[in-house]
Amino acid sequence: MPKLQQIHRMDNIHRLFFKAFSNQTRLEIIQLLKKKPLTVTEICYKTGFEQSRVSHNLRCLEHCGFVKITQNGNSRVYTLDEETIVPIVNLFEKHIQKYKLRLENCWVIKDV
Amino acid sequence: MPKLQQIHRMDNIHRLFFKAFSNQTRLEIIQLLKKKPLTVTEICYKTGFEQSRVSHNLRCLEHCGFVKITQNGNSRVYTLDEETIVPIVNLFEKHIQKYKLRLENCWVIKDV
DNA sequence: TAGGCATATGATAAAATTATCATATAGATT
DNA sequence: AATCTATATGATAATTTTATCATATGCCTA
Repeated sequence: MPKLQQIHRMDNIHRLFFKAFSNQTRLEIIQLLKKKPLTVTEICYKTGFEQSRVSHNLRCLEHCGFVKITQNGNSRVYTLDEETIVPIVNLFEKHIQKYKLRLENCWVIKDV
Repeated sequence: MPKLQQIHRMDNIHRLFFKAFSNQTRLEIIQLLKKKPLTVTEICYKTGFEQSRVSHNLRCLEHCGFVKITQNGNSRVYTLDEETIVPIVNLFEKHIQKYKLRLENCWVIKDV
């Protein structure tokens, strides 16, 4: 018998995809890749983040389908899947403009 | 070298809004409120979550502008801001359908 | 095939998030 | 006012997430 799973239109999987966006490292990487594809080394240089930190987080982004990898010599070029990411981010824009100030009182914030 | 801070169209504020979605308690509450407005007690009953857990998380959702409160007697009715939330979630749908399986190999997942 | 880059991976320490417990506040009812 | 019900809040424990360190793997060129 297969594991019964309730069908929610919006289930836990959603949470995991949102989580991919909710972390500073990954979000900065996404920002950079919005401009153009980059190798791991380039991302490290531009962000100042350590290499393994970048690699670990890229792996997550790849599993989530947010980035695609192509090999180029001995380096790997990461490309953003713009088709899905950009619209999601843009949708947030509108909401954010409106509520950004109230966010200051939200307990999930520690650093703004 | 001075730490130059670039102006990004997509900054840390985004991360915080995404974070509001990336937690199970809040996501379940959002799911419920998609159907109809509810009081804290009703949310507790339907989810099985403890009252203070629900209240704390509702506060976060309120600061983020995801829900609105109206007083009714001595209880408070929480209503989802459908105009912003529903489109965001729907946008995720499409992406999720496509990549859900790959997510199983992602290290941010502990529970699926 | 040896050595040098580039990237990936695993284990664990460090940090951040979340739930819980105890208690406080607010409105309603007697 | 006393008390009941509903909700909120603060402090802290528990859990989860994240970064770091050490090391491994893979591709290239001499």
